[in-house]
Amino acid sequence: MARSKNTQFAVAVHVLTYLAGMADGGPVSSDELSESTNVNPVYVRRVLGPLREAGLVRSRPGVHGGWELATPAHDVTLARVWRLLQGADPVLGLHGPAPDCPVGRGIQRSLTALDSAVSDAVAAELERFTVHDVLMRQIEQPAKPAGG
Amino acid sequence: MARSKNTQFAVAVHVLTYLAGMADGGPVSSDELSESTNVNPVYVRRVLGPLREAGLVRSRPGVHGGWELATPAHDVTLARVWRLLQGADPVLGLHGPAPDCPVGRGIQRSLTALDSAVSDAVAAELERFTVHDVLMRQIEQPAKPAGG
DNA sequence: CAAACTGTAGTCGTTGTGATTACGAATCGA
DNA sequence: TCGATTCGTAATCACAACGACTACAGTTTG
Repeated sequence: MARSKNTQFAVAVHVLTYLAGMADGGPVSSDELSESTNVNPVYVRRVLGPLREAGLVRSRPGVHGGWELATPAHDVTLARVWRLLQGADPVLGLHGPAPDCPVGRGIQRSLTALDSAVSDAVAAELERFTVHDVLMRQIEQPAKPAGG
Repeated sequence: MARSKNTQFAVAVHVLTYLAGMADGGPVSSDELSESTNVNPVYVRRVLGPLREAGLVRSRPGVHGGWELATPAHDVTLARVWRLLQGADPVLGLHGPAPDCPVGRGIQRSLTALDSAVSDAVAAELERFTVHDVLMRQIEQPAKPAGG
């Protein structure tokens, strides 16, 4: 697939869910978060940066510092997190640069349009769930064979 | 950074569309295909391998050899191509391995289920189009802002 | 046999990803 | 004020994926 090894979205959702579970336990350090997610604390801070810019989380340095939610978990859709971290990248992988022959360019235009359509489909699916849903395990395996 | 890694799907769709456009012009060499797609001929052959196994294309070595469609273009959905080349890989990136804390494991289970749901959504979207649609430029930019 | 293809293994350079180290700035407690 | 804790961020490193490229064996046509 196009979207290969980037785990930022997964880490972000994991952390947000963890913070939602902690509720009012005060700020959580990136060190503690790194233990739950099994990734490096520096990486946690890097991933959380854009989420803080967007107002989803707060961070505070110092002795009793750390991270906490700045928005209720049921107000944070996964689509929002997705767009913040990976919305710019194409879901399908496009090839190219632009080929020489005009036929090839026409095909590439179609592929670009297709990528937009698929990206929207992904976003629409992620719009259905919030961090609160993840915390409550409300995401079920789809039983349908990808048709509908 | 702009484009994601794996371009096999894009190259495959490009080649299939090209072959569909050639209709009955006889086999097309991977060299000619590589010029339209702007990728290496060896890479073209490697990508086309699975499609041949699935009966979508035929290949013939020798002087007037090359590649041609083995299935009508309007019978080949893009979802089928997708599944052949990249259906196994996750759309979202999962992180891991399994964390130590049980809370983290529960979150990861949710994320795995979420990935299935999103993968199905991608497949469903790609099911709507065929190689023939790409050839006819029937794929339009979606106007909706990704909301249902 | 020679030419034109495919099939496939193998190597190589580039790039993305995340771990890790390092250090400065901010905050709290004594 | 001093020291401990934590964030913010840059720099570097190892690893893996991707795709270009080379090379060569096998197959078909003339």
